[in-house]
Amino acid sequence: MSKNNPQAIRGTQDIFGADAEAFACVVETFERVRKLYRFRRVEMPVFEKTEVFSRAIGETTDVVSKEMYSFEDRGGESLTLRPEFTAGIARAYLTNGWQQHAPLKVATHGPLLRYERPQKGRYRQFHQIDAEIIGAAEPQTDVELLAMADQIIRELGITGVTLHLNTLGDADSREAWRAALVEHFRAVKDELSKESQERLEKNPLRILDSKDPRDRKFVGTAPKIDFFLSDEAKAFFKAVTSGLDAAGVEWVRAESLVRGLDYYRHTAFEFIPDEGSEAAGKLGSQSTILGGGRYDGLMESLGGTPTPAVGWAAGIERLAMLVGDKAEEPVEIAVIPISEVGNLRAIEVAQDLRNSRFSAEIFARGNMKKRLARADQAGAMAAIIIGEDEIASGQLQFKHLGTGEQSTLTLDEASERAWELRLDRDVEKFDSHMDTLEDAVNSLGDED
RNA sequence: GCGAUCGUAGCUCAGUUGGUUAGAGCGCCGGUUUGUGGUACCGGAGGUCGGGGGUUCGAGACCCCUCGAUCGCCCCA
Repeated sequence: MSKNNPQAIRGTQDIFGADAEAFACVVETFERVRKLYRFRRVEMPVFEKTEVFSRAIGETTDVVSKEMYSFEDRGGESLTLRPEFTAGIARAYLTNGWQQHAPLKVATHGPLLRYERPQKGRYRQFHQIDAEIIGAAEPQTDVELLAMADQIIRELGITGVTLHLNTLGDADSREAWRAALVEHFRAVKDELSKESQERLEKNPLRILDSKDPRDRKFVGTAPKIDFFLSDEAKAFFKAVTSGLDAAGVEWVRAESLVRGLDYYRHTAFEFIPDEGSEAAGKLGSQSTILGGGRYDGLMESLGGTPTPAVGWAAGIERLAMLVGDKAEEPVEIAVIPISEVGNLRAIEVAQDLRNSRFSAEIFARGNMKKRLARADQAGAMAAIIIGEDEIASGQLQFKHLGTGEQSTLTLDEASERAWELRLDRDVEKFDSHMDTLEDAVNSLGDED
């Protein structure tokens, strides 16, 4: 922190310890669940030609107009560090002829970069998990995609978060609605907030979720999208909502949810913490945890043939803030050489244990007291102690750190004891898990 | 990009209206019969008080600039 130590770039983070465990937990859960829904893994470049993003996302959006990390490479070409996944995946779909795999379900995760003012839950380099279904126009596609999002959030143990759902209709519906909104707000332009007066030109849909009371006054009476929806668009939305009900995904209608990027059509959604919930408190002023929608127009704006698609992305950091502390796994077996003479034997024993799939660590710093204390602190089930006597006899001291009981064993016997201890521990874990489940069920009964 | 608050040992913080060698807890290292743990006790290392400049006889405390974090706006994951 002091002196001449180099500082990290603003808005970047060095994630470590419990935070890193929570981060990994999110990624692991995502990887596990995405396989249940049979999304295929893809790896994408972290940068693209600038036009990939500017054409896909829209020149006038904040992301493109002021948040991109763009630079010229040595060949004079304008490149941009990815601010999102969707545009790059769409580009890959076109350049690699992935039409042959349509409907294509893909998933990925990794870092994104946006030049923004950092805050809690908001960074210049942040990380997302991302899922897309390309080449499928059916509303069931949206349902499956959302069901997966819902399951990931549930399996992470996150509560107090609800799916907010809206439809923007097809291109014509959206245009007609937009025109009506502009007309509605232009009539009262002078009474709107300064921001919304600007939005009127750039992004009128955004006025709908303004928090300014001056704007809110006119939002209630603003024209509703439902009035402009074509019959097809209505039927599409109805199919999505009834599909979500069938899948058991809870949702609420959010008529003013519009999403910032130009490419959205039909379904638009965000998972948002309920007001006043614990989750909302943990996120600071950030609200959206996961967001996305249908982007049927995107492929065309990149020069491809019209291709329907839906997708979402979720902030790993934001999800990690909600999963609670994840402790690092304790070590199973501590290997303790008593003095330098035990060092080599300790290495042999530790390797043998690791080859048998036990986590093992050698504790060889400080005196005997410190070594055992450290082993204990690391959560070891048992310590294997190796001194001169043991090297002479070819046996080991095996100390159970729970009971303190210690015995002289061969390596094979020690390994066998380790298996028993692991089994005991797992059974115990299972029991306590069952107890908490039972308590939860009982308290549910009390409430009703 | 705009507005506000904050920045003291690895971590969490205390430092009276500016006054002498900047403190605590935890952590770390060593020790309390040199082959044995989670407790207790003793000792030690570690800070030019985010950085730079200024006011003053004197600044961690006051002023300016800068960097960073946090909060609100904008926007978003």
